[in-house]
Amino acid sequence: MNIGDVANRSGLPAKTIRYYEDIGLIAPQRDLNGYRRFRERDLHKLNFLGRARALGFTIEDCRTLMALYEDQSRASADVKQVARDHLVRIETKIADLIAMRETLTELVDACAGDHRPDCPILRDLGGES
Amino acid sequence: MNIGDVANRSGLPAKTIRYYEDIGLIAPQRDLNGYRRFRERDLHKLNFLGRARALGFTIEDCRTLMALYEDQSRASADVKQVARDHLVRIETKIADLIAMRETLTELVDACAGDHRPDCPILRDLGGES
DNA sequence: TCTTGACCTTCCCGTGACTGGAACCCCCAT
DNA sequence: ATGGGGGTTCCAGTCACGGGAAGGTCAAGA
Repeated sequence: MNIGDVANRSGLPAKTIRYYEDIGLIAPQRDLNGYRRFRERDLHKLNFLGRARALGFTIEDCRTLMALYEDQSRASADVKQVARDHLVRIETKIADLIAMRETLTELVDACAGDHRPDCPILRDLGGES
Repeated sequence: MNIGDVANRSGLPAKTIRYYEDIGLIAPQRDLNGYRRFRERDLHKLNFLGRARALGFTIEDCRTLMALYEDQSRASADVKQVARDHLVRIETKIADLIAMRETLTELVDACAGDHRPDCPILRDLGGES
């Protein structure tokens, strides 16, 4: 398979796949013409990476998870720890965003949104609330 | 006021304040020795920026909002539109993160997290679910 | 056989919103 | 004179790619 084929089959852009090779996440072979040659195992790894990234894991998390994936003697506790740490980060982000949403919703609701200049949103940002 | 003073009073790092000057969000005067000299008006702007950033507005949004803030003949509708657009972005992010959280929570809950190698998290990422 | 067009390669720059650090200047107190 | 705590500029790095240039390769059609 060439890079276009794995791009299609994995859903990842070719650019991303080259980048993953650059940073050592995958190591496809090369044809005589210099083209990358991907095998099923490479595709499998790319799918793994795509799913992990879709769950929001960082690239470094992915590196760790892939190493654990390939390590037959891993302890599931190690995997769980990585996932749980990530979950904490996500929950923090959600909380932050929900706080923003609340404030913003209040401000938007309080704003007339007409042709007049008076605006609670700007009043709040300006510290005149 | 020197940069350290406004940094203290606004809560923004000096680096950030210099950056805001770089990109044209503020324009403090200069003393003869080259030091930035901030006035109350600059501090006010920095507080505005700090609050807007804390609500997740992008720098470009901040630029727009500051312009509207300074424009006495603005229409509150313009401000409201910026805020509403931002609210939509936030809600999209929240939805994405909640979806991630759900999947991750399921996986974490399903993982024994002991010394054994068997792990539903890795099974899922590997596409063997 | 030649050409076209799709594919592949590397390389470099840009993104957003800063942060870290180097190298240097300025001012006040001792 | 010196030391320390300000300030200044400029450059590089962050994260995870994406855009685009310049050029090599391959299969199909005229």
